[in-house]
Amino acid sequence: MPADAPAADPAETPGLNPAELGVYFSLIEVSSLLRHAVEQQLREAGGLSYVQFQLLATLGDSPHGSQRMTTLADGVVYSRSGLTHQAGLLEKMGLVTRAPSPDDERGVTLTITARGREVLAAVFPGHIEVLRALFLAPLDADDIAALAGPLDRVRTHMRQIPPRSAAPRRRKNAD
Amino acid sequence: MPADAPAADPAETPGLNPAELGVYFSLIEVSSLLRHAVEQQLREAGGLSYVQFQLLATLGDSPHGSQRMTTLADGVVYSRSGLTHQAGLLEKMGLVTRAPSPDDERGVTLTITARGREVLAAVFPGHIEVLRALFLAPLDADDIAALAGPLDRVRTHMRQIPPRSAAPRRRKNAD
DNA sequence: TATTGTTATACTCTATAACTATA
DNA sequence: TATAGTTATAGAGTATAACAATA
Repeated sequence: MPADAPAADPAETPGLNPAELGVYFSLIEVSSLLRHAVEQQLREAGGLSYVQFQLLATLGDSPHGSQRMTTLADGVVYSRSGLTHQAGLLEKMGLVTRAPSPDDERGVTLTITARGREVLAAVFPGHIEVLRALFLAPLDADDIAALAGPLDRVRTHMRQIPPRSAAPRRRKNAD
Repeated sequence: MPADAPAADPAETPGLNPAELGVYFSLIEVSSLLRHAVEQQLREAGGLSYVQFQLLATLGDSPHGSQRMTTLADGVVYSRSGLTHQAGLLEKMGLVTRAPSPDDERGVTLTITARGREVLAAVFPGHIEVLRALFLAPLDADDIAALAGPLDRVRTHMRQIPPRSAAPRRRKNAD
């Protein structure tokens, strides 16, 4: 058990003003509840977890329905092994195929199957229903517009910071 | 494997306009990355999971540092058994005590300990740092204000809909 | 030597169902 | 009978480290 960190020094960390705190808590609560509801819908409608849905959706929106593992790991999943696991599950379900990448023999390219697209299509309407009912219902066009700018700015900002598949790797002969 | 839902009928589900979709995706990505980063910080700084932090923080903000289990289950955790589990962990860490509720002998009241407050205090500055660096950095006061209204509206809306600890209960002699 | 992906393994969170005790 | 919480159990997601293969 850590907790050996220095105690909080109020002067050292400015703290957040009420507005910032409020936005943070709202964001967490909203996204958490939304995610929970969506996960339930995805599970019932298509037997998909959220990550699996994200993977399928990403593939579905990609040029040939394909993406390299690392690309997917960076965008959707946290760890490589986690992605391997999920890719295996999706493959077993017949929603995805795995093949060596054409240009790089080391690489593996994931491709969504016709069945995968079917499941995606079967799941999507309900997905949107949940979004509407839970998230969009109390918002008008102006609200959406008001959210879009800042959220997008944060997203862009976040993307610049962490190269997610970069750090975790460790060489064998670490000094 | 389900997936026996009817295929998507574009006419049946209007779909989302690009602005709505964009906001949704941004929200998911932002909250997901933010949560991931925060979880890591909490783990390193205080050996806490996010749920545990939420529980402690909720207790810390409560009248006597106390809350009933059900209240906590509704607000923070999804299932009762999940909360029992987390409460047990926090108790084992010495961050929380469990005692029968004064007014209702069936109830259990969770109370944060001095040690719990210490951990909370030890963890908080880093928590805020992460928030600043990842989430607040690219936002100015106007952005915060722009986010606050809509997000709060959604939160209020969501809270009205689901009584989280209500549905899951099932009687023994179901007909 | 560096990178890509897989394997083995383990840990945490969460959930369902059955159960006890109090209202 | 209904509600509060616990227990037992199981399943899913994620991560770390070691490994194989290609660049």
